[in-house]
Amino acid sequence: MSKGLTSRNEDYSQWYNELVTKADLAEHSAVRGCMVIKPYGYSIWEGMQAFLDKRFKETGHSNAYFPLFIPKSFFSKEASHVEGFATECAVVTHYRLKNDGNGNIIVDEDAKLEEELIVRPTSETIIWNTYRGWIQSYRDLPILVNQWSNVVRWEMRTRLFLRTTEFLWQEGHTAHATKQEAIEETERMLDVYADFAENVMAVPVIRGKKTETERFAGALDTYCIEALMQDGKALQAGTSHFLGQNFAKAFDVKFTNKEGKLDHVWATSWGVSTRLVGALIMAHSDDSGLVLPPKLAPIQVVIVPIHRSDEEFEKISAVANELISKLKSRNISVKYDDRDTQRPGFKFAEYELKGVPVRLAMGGRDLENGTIEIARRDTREKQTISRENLDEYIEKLLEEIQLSIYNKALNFRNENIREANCYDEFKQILDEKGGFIFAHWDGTVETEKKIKEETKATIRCIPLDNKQEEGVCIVTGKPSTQRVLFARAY
RNA sequence: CGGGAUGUAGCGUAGCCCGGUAUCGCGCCACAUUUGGGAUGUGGAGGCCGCAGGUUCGAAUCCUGCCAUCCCGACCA
Repeated sequence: MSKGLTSRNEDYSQWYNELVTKADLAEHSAVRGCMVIKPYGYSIWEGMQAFLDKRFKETGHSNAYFPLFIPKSFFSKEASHVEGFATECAVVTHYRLKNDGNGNIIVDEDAKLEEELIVRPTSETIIWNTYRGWIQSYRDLPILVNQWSNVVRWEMRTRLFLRTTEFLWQEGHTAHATKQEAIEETERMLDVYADFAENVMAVPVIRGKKTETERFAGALDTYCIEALMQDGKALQAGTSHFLGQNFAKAFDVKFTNKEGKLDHVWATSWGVSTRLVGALIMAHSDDSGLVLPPKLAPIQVVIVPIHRSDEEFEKISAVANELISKLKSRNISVKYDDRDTQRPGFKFAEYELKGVPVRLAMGGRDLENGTIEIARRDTREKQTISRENLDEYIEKLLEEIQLSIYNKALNFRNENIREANCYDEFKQILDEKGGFIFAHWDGTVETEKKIKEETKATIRCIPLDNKQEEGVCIVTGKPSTQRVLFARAY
């Protein structure tokens, strides 16, 4: 364990990279752009999966699994979809290797595939090709399926968790008899994501719709949740797409409706990825390391014994073990760090780096006084308290920490939403403060593009509950009926 | 994919210009003393100098190619 972390003020990017590796979440692999997710990082993802999977099932969905490979021809069937993904696809062209006689293993050119296979960047095409066989009547609908999988997108520039060539995610793909039902599903799942982000990850988000430019390739509407990171940049944390009948038409998926007429099926898709781990890190952590919300912390409580003799250690352990069983019966995950290979100070620093929400330390003094030292990671407050009803106290404290982390992020987010009434003010806010900016926009692709080129800011979304107000576009001066949300983003 | 930088022990580095198989710190191992915020001492182990070629009697060092990482751009739901 190395000392010291670059501070956020010094270099936010470097702070993030160091934190991910030093807290043992992930590391770069031998393959360009691909990461190894280490056990501690993976357990955070598992925690996210558990919460989301439960919510998906509560909202009527079932898990299934579709192939990693997609025949190339499937991609050409939905025009805007292929356009959106064509430039970042990994392609399998051969299925065999051979020895070239000089001891080198080479691709066997005789084993060329008739049709190339695309490593899925997303699964709409293979899934809708499959759904054709599943749907004949309105009685077969809706289909509410989710898949947990890996996907590959050949990105030019990658960053651990935030953008990797291969990443883990879930993708929901649903089929419906009516437009209305599909739109309701799209919005329902956006709410699931928003609720998860705020109540589990403790990250406040803004729900909205993407503009035409930022929309998913093949969607009629893309809904999203947008979060704000500590450096003032926005991060798209989840998307839910209303796909209309685009994929049903492309893959000829029709059904007979109640009136006996043939119609194309309505679709949605929605997903979140391991990028959420990156969001979690960037939203809460500080210069001492990770700050994890209790609901996602792999270890919620750590107990560090401090002893001068074996006898003292035995006594401390007896008290600790009793506490551990009480905490476990309250479903609190607890680790007793009885390693005698590291000193207490080392352990304190290590658990701070790893973001364990509550740390307990018990030594000879506490043993005599019936006390224990309790330290919370988020505020770094430390106090010595009585051990009476400690399990109950800790349970409440964990809830308080969860809430407190959320409120801190919420305050930060709210303090960093500003309104700009002219282009100069807009640019000034971007350069001096960052954050979200509400500004009037004339609704054209040209203006959106111009702003992006000149300032690197994009329209993150048009918030769902957006206030309607008369105004003029900050760039063209044309009339506008509402402000939209801009930011520089990851 | 374009511009820039970097790659030497697990990590961080010196050496490179001016060729002679490698410096220091942290970490690691052993023992002792320690243990309420990243311990101290003594001894020890650890290196295909990113990879592959080339030049040379000899390459970490010079040349070519490749790979990876970081920064800036382009790209990106």
